Amino acid sequence: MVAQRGEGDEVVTTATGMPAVQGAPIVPEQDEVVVRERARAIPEAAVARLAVYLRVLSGMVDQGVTTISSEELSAAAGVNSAKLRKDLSYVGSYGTRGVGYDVEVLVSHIERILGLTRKHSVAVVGIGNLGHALANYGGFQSRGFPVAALFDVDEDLTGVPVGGIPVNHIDDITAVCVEREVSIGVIATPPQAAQAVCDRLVSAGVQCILNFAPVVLQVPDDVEVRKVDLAVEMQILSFHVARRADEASAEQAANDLINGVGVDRVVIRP
Amino acid sequence: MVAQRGEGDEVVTTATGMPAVQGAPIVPEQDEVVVRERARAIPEAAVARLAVYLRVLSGMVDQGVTTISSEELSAAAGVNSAKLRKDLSYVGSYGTRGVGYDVEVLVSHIERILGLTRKHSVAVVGIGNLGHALANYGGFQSRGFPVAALFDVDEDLTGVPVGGIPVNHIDDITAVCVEREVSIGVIATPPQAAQAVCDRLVSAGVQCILNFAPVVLQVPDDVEVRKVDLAVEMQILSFHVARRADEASAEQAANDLINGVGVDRVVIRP
DNA sequence: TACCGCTTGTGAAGGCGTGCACAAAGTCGG
DNA sequence: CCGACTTTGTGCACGCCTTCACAAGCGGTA
Repeated sequence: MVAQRGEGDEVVTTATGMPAVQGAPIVPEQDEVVVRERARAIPEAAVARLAVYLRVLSGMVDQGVTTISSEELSAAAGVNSAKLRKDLSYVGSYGTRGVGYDVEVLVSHIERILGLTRKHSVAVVGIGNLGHALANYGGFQSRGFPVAALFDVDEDLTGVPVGGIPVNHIDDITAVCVEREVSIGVIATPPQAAQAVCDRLVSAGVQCILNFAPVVLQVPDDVEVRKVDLAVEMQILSFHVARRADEASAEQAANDLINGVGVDRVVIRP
Repeated sequence: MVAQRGEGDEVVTTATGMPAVQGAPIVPEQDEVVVRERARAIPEAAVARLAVYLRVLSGMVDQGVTTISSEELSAAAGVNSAKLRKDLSYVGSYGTRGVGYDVEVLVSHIERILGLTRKHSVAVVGIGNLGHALANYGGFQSRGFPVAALFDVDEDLTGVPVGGIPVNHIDDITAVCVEREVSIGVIATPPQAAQAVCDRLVSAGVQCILNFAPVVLQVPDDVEVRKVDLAVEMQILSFHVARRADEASAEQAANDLINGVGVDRVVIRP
């Protein structure tokens, strides 16, 4: 059973240093079987990039490319080639030195690591502007995340099909999510409702949540939340606009200064 | 002029070590005026959190809270209190020891750092499902990012108002963006069109871009791009689902092992 | 005014991720 | 079969970010 999980696992006993499978007849109470997860060892940042590589590689497959070097792939993904190779090394060593990577092999291994070999049904809660857009968004289906259920509080919406799927009332969330094996919940409600919706998703057994509402959700440790806050993104951009403007005006001011006092050159240091 | 920019700046000459404002009649060719940006020193990660703090603080203002401690604010923002204080220290020291922070003072200083004292007009390109949702999304307006222009290639859409703003044809992008002083461009087009749209935005003088299209945009160094890729978010969640499932099955397998060979306890190490 | 308790602000340490640089390993041409 | 060339995989060092821990500072109280 354990062997099936692949060569990345270790099963060791901390006290005896002896493999558990050779377990002695009597094992002390304080002994532990430590199972180290290869998957756990992949940095979050690398996981995000793997998803990007996968997208680029899919495009390559469509173009009939069969082999690609780390240099080419990293350029297409907009990252450093060393970083790319390190990221791929988390997945395993599936490249050929002197040649590069077999595109299809790489695709299948990344898909395996990202868990894309399983089906991940998605439920969207909150069928407002954003919910509508998400329900109609083809990108989910096409990349293996079928939208299996839609929910809203508004009873007028109940039964109305959006993007081909009828909207359910939010009170049915537990039953429907369990029945349709929803593994990812998307919260696209107003902020006031988000925490309550989140709680209901969690009690329906959903362990992964993508939150578009601008609130910090409180969840148990075993639930994973990712947040997309458009206003925060805008404000980060705003910060950069301001920084640029500051730099420009500082440079301008400094140049004025030059003209006044005879300094030759202005350098804005990072 | 330089002094106006605040106490975070330094103006020094590297060769003479003498302040530039006291510049000697003759200044050597290799002298440099070095202007260090306080803004530049704020880590990107901290900027993102500042935006979150700002949102929480705005809620506090609405509730009539006038003072808040780092402990309370950090809890509400879902971060470590030490991290919060360090983040706020980048903004400046505006707290009172033994008391906490004055909410309104903090709000205004964070707004200043994030550049929210200026108006940032937004243009949305690509009025499909997502573009519609973005145009109608009230969160932009309410947080100081008025949507000033909409664009699409589809001539049937031209002139049709969406969210109260008429759609322009994409060929007019430069003229309209310049006229309405657009500082942030949002790309919500299909992936094939994204790079071309991006190039046109850049040549229209837009220096900040929020990209929803699943492609890596190539831009000049002086343009800031932030990316929101829903499929990538889903795949990251998928990875966590898979990891959980692996852990569960590993634990199960290990427990089976226990029953077989008499190990007492199984620990899954991070 | 002097003390006490509370909270900020920050020096320092530790951890994590990035990028460099190179050995290992494979292909290709002769 | 061999040597030259190409590209992977990774050890290592550096730098950024996070976290801890505590001194400094302020308000309240007697």
